[in-house]
Amino acid sequence: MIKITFPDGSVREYESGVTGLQIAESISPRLAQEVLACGVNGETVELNRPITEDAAVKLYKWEDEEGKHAFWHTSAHLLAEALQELYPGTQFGIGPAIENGFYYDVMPPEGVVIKDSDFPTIEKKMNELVQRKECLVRQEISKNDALKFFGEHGQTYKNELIAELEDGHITTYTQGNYTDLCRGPHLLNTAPIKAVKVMAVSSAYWRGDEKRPQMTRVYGISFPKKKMLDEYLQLLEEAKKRDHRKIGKEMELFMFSDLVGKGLPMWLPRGTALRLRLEDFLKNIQKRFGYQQVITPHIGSKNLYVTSGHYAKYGKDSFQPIHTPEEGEEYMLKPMNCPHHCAIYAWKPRSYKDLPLRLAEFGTVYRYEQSGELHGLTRVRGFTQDDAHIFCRPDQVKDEFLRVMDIIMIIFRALHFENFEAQISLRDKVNREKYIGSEENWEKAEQAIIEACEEKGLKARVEYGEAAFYGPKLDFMVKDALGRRWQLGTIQVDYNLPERFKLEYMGSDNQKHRPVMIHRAPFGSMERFVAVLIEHTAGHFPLWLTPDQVAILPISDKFNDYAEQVRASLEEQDVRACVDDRSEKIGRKIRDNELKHIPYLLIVGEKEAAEGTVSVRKQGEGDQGAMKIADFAKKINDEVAEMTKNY
RNA sequence: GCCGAAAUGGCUCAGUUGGUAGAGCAAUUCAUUCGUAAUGAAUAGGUCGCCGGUUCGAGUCCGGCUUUCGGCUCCA
Repeated sequence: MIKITFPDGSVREYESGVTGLQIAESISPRLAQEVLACGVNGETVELNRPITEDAAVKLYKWEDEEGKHAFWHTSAHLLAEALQELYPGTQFGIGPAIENGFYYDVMPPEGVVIKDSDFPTIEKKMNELVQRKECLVRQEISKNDALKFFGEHGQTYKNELIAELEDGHITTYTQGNYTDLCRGPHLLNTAPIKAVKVMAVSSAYWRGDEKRPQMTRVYGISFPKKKMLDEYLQLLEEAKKRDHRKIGKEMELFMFSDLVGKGLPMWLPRGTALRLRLEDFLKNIQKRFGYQQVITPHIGSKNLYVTSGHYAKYGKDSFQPIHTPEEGEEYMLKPMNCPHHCAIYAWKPRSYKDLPLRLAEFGTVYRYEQSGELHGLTRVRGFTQDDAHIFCRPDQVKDEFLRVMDIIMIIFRALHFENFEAQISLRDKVNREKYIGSEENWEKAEQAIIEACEEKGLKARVEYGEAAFYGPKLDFMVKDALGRRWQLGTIQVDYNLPERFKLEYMGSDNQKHRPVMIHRAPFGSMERFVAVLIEHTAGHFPLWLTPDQVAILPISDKFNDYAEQVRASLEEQDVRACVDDRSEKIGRKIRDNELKHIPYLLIVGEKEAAEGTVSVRKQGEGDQGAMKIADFAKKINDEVAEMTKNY
């Protein structure tokens, strides 16, 4: 007999060789039906794997990440099986489960291109295969046998993977006629896969390497119930409605023009109003935190970037130098603000008493992003960073770091970004030649970040190899409507630029010392931040931020004058109001896309004009009755004051 | 940059196997002056992204380019 310990701490005894499925059956038939995989001492395995010694066991259902993972991973095999039947000769790469579903990278046979229009065929084939209720059979195989087997089937990509695996740890899974190299774990058979949908096809480099062949990546998602698929597709539809590109157009916040150039957003009046409000909000916070605002030019001499090291690193992938009539004179559009700020620091001798020196600037920068990377406002070629550089003594780094974290938290709280993730980006553990700066400084900087996070009790994921070339960083990521992660706030420690610019301060010991630089941008960029803000709020911005707080609707043209009076009166009291005076029925104006992003609607007609009132309707909450104009203005201002009192 | 897809009035989209472009909304005008999701009528608005080719004839078929979209790679 062996002892099985469950997550709740309870212990049961079973015969040695018991399987996860049998354990589930012993608990309840319902559980046996729903269980998908099982965790044995932290390792996820199939439900038919015999357990031969005492173990901690967790049974994973659909609700568990591990359960979903096994489900989708099995679905990936099912997809591969379908593709093999539909397109004989297909070579297979890898087919993992991902956050939402799974994909398989394949190399279809010569002349075959998998298109959107083939999705129904693939789905049909997958459903057909599910009907066979094929079991996934796990088999341990020697490296030689594996190479021979996959070689015989012309699976060169699989063989490349096998070549890197250690003999004795190679397993395959077979269902029907399809055998895949795979570590598992999987479902016992494909029968639970009740609904599948091929979502997209795209291409991906083999092993993520630009120089390797491009595979066809087929994305899919599957569910144990048909209804769950429908709900998921519904969710995607909803997410599309929140897309910042769509809402940005509807609300007239920003635009692009082919004539101006791709990736160069232009802020329309309403978008600008929103952005300025965000900038003011941050400026106020920064003032409290001891920042000083500076303004620097949009270009800088090429030498500035040669000095900073950016030219060597990014020169050929940037907007190219601007030439002047003067022979040999070259300027570059600034891709970041740091070198300019370094120049400000170096402008006069600094004492240790001056530090930390915190220079802030809403600096517009230009980066030549690869054309395929451009995406709405989240990835553009010209954007404005809410940048600041803190020059401080080495002993002040952690403290300053913590203060920046405070600012970021204030902002995220104010805008209700509760679902952010923090990521500490450190150097690659092995490959270190791409980083500049001394080992000792890197070590110090990495430690400072880790300690700061610990001190703040911030749970951060540590990613190796994600650091900037000049220093480690702490990034804050927020998800967009489709669950894609975008980096917003960032704090980066930099021992390198002060070195390159030979920045110094006079210490209390009357010796020259090198300051440390902290780059930070709580929003990241105004463009990306507004994009994510739009998707978070679906365009329903908080009252203090929204471009128009109030729309005034005269019930007929007769009351246009009164509506205008109301607008002027509200304006005087700092309420942002617009008049919508088109001579249509009021109901018509409140329909989709027209006024839905304006929090308050004021209806004015005969009664209101006579009494000097407005009839108030709050979106989503309905009618609030008539109010005197001044009372309404006060109500709005009170509401805004209440929202912003902490910042 | 790479793979794939798309591009039709201001917006959202139809447009069959090639035969000189349609709708709804928005706009303008007239009538209506209306109380919380659609008042009626009329008008105007398009070199069908751009360039080339095939054809008697191209929005439609072919090639190139531009931009956008979904991914990959990248992201100071």
